[in-house]
Amino acid sequence: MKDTLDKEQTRAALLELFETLLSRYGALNWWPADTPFEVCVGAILTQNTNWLNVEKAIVNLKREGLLSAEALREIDEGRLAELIRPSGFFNVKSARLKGFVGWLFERYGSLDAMFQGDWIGLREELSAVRGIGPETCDSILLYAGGKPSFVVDAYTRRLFSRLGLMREEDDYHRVRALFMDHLPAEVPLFNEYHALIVEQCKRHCRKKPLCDGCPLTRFCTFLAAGRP
DNA sequence: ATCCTGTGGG
DNA sequence: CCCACCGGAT
Repeated sequence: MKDTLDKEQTRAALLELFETLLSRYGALNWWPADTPFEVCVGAILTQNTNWLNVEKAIVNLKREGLLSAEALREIDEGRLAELIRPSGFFNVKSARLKGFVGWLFERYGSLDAMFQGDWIGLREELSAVRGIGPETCDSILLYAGGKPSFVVDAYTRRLFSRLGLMREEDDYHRVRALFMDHLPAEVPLFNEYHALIVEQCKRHCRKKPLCDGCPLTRFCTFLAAGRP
């Protein structure tokens, strides 16, 4: 039995996994935010951080009327850090938010302007901004800008390595390419797929797996490999 | 490989 | 108490 899939088999596998997750969890309609700018802020605040903690920080920012690029540009970095304290890493994240809005104004003037035109080029630019790594960048492109850029995170690696479709140590570009090269570049598909991966990993595919009731057991090599 | 950091769950 | 959390920079 061959242990590698060809392109068509990989495409079919990825789509079958998507359909299975979708039928289990339903459409999740990400990102949970009121505006594209709020998505950008959330994407930075959620770096290596539980989303519940991010929500607290977002509530603080909303209460202070700070969920706009203009307001964030004006606020003192130290005060911003205090407001986003619940999201953890507040000093670095405050600097990153200030850096992002500063760059945004200099380079484009507004989010709308930023999302006009070629998003491939924008991806390069965004990635070069301090504190915007590959995942944050793709989250902004997909969930704030509606661009078909697949988002990869630690959950994606954990799930798909356990499914035998990649190695956990594969770098970001390689993992992203698995999806970008085998799936149609459709925003609703990319949007739901990443959200469903997150949901699946919160519910079942944890570090310490909760395989009870997992919708993917029939695809999973993790149990079969006998390595919990 | 280590630092950045609060919060909730087991 | 300990760990994990929708990472990124050095």
